[in-house]
Amino acid sequence: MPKVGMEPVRRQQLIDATIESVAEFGLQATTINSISKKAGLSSGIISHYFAGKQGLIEATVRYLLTSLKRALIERVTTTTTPQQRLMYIVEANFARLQQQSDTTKTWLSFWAQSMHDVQLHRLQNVNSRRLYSNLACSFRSLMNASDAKLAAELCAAMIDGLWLRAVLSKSDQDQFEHCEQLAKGYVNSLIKQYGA
Amino acid sequence: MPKVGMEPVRRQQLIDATIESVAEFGLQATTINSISKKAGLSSGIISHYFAGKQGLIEATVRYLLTSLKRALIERVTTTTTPQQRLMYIVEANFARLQQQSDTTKTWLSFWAQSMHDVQLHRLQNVNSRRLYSNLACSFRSLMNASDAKLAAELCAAMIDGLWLRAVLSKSDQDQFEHCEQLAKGYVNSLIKQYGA
Amino acid sequence: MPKVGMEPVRRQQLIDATIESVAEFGLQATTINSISKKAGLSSGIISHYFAGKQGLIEATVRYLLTSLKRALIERVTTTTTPQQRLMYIVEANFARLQQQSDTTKTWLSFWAQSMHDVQLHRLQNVNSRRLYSNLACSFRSLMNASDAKLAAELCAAMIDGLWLRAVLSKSDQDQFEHCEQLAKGYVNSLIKQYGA
Amino acid sequence: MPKVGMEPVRRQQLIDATIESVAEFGLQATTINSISKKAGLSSGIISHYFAGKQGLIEATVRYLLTSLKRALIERVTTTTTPQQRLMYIVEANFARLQQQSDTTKTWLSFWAQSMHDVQLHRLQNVNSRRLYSNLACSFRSLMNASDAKLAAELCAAMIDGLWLRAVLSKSDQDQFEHCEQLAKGYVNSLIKQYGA
DNA sequence: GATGAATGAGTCTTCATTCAT
DNA sequence: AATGAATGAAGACTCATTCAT
Repeated sequence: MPKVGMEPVRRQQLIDATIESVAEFGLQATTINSISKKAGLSSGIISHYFAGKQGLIEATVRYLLTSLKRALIERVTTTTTPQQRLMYIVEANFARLQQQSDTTKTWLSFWAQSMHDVQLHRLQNVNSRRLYSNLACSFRSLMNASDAKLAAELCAAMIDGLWLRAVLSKSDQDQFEHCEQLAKGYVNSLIKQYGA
Repeated sequence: MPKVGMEPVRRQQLIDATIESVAEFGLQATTINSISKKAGLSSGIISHYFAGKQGLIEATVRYLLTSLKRALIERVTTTTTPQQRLMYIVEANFARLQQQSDTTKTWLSFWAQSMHDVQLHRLQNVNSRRLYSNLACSFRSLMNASDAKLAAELCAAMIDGLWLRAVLSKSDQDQFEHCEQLAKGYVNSLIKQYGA
Repeated sequence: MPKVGMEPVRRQQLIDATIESVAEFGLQATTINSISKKAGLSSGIISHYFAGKQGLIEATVRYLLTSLKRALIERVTTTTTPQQRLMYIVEANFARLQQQSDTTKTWLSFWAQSMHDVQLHRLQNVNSRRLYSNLACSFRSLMNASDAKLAAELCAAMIDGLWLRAVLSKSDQDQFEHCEQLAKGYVNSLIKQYGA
Repeated sequence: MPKVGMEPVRRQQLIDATIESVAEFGLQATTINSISKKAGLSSGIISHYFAGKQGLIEATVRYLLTSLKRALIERVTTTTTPQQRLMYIVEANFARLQQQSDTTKTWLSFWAQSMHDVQLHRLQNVNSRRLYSNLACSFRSLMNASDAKLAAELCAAMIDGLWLRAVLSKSDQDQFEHCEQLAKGYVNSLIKQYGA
C-alpha cells in the first residue's frame, strides 16, 4: 500500500485517534496499541511519523492548542467590537466542550501531566498566557491598564474554573451552555464594574 | 521489626509517601516502589495494609479530602459571621497550596484520573459539592436564595480557576497569596452586588 | 496463651487444615496463609512446628499413608481368611473416598507433585508397594507364586484406576460404592481364574 | 525477526516447551520464564500468542488430547476387527508413555490440576469419556450391551491404573511394555469372559 | 508457646520500541 | 509506506520466611 503524500493524512488520523483514546481510557491507559487500533493502523506507524509515543502526545497537544487559537481567529474580524471580542473568547473556550466532548477530557489529562513533563508544561503555558493576553487586550479598550489586567486575570480564572467544574462533574450539554452564559455574564459585570 | 499498634503509623507513612511521590513524579509514574522507597518500607507492605496500589491511592484521596474539610472546621466557630465564614472557606481552599506544595500537584493528578476511575470520581464529587454547599449556605445569610446559589456557583468556579491557574503556572508563594486575595475580593464584590 | 503439651494438638490441627486446603484450593493454591487460617492459627506456627511449608506437606502425606495403613490393620484379625483380607484391602483403599472426600483430592495432588519431589516420591512408593505386597501376600494363599504376583499387579492397577477415574469425574457417593463393588468383583474373578 | 506465517510455528514451539517444562519441573514450578527459555523465545511472546500463561496451559492440554485421539485414528481402518480395535486403543494410550516420556508426567500434572480448574476439568472429562466410549463401542460388537458397558468401565480403569502406576514408579521402557501387555491380556480375558 | 508485621525474591503481565519484510 | 512479530524492562502482586514481642 505504499502511497505518496500520505504523511499529513496519517498524522491527522493518529492525532484524532489519540484524542479519542485519551478521552475514553485516560492518558495513563492510552497505549500505542489503543491508539493505532482506533486509527485502524499498525503500531509501528507511530514511531515512523512521531518518533515514539511521546512525540505523538506532544503533537496532539499542539493540535488542540492550534484548534483553540483558530476557533477564536475565525470569529474575530476587523469590525468586531471589544465586547464582542470578549464574548468570542468565551465562546471559543467553551467550544472545546461543545464541539467534541472527547477533547475536554483529553485536555484535562494533559493539564495534569504537564505538571511532570516540561515539554507539555511549556505548551500549556503558551495556552494559558494566550487566554490572559487576549482578554487583557480586549479589556484594555474598555478600561485603564491596571483594571484591564485585573479583569483579565479574574476572567481567565473564571473561564477555567467554570470549564473545569463542568468537565469534572461530567455535565451535559445544557449545563455547558449554562456555564458559558455565566462566563459571559461575568465578563459583562467586569465591564460594568471597571469600564469607564 | 514486628511491633504492635503500628498499623495507623504505617498507613499514614504510606499515605504521606504517596502524596510525595505523586507530587514529584505524577500519578502515572508513581509506582509501588516509588512509594515504598519514600516511606522507607518494603513494597509488600502496601498490599498488606491497603490491598494493593489502588487501595492506597483511594485512601490518599480520602485523606486529602478529610484534611481540607478539617481545615475549614478548625477555623469556624459559633460566633463566626457569614462574611468571615466565606473568607475562611477561601483560605481553607488556598491552604492546600500554602501548607504543603506537594498536596497541590497531587490533587490535580487525582482530578484528572477521576475522569476514568469511578471510585475517584465519586470522591471528587463529594469535594466539589461540599465547596458549593458551604458557599451557598454562607451566601444565603446575606442575600436571597436564587442569588445565593448563583453567587456560590460563580465563587466556587473562581476559587477552582484561580487555584488551577496558580498550580499549573507553578507559581511561587507570593502569587498564591495574590490569588487568595483576588478570591476574597471576588467574594466581597459578590456580596456587594447581590447582598441586601 | 503459652500452654505445655500443645505440640501434638497443634501438629494435627495443621495437618487437618492442610488436607482441607489442598482439597479445596489444590496444592498449587495452598499457601501458608490458607492453611493457618483454616487451622485458626497464625502463619508463623507452621515454621515453628514443621520448619516450613514443605515440612508440613510431607508430614501431611505421611499422615495420610499411616491412616490408610491403619484402616487395613484395624479390619484384619488372625482369623481373617485370604478372601476376606483381599476384600478388606479394597475397602480400606476406597475408604479414602468415603470417609473424607477431602482426602481424595489431596491424595491426587500429592501424587502429581511426587513426580517432581523426591521426598514425596519416596513416600508415594512406600504406599504403592504396600498395596502390591498386601495383595500379593493374600493371593499367594490362593494360587501359585507367579499367578499371585500377576494377580496382585493387575488388582493394584484396577484399584488405582477405578479410584482415579472416580475422583477425576467428581463422582458422588453412590458411584464410589459402585467402583468398590467393581473392584471386589474383579478380585473374585481373579481368584476364580487363577485359584487352585 | 518479524516474519510472516510464524504463528503456527511459534505456537507449537511454545506448546512443546510447556510439555517439557511441566515434565521437568512440574506444573507448579513451570513459569512463563521456564517455558520461554526452553522455547528459546522471550517471555512476552506467550501473552502475544496465548493471552497469558493460562491460555498456553489449556492449549497444551488440548494438543495432548488431540494427539491421543489422532494416535488411535491413525491405527484404525475400515477393515479393523473389534479385537484389533481394542488392542489399538490400548496401544494408543500407552504410546503416551513410549513416544515421549515428557508427555506422561505432564499429563498427570494436568489431571491433578483439573480438580481445581474448571477449564482443565472439562477437557479432562472429554478424554476420559472418549476412552470409555471407544472401548464400549468395540466391546459391543463382541457381547451384549450391559456386559459391554461393564467391560468398558473395567478396561478403562485398568488402562488408567496400569498407566498411572507405571508413571508414578518412574518405570523404564521395558516396564511400560510389560504394562501394555498386561492391559492387552486383560482385554482378551474380558472378551473370553463375556464374549458370546 | 504463639503471633503477625515486615521483607523481598519471584511471578505474571503490560507495553514502548525495534526491525525484517 | 506500512506492518506486526518479537523483545525485555518495568510494573503490580504473591507468599514463604524471619523475628521482635
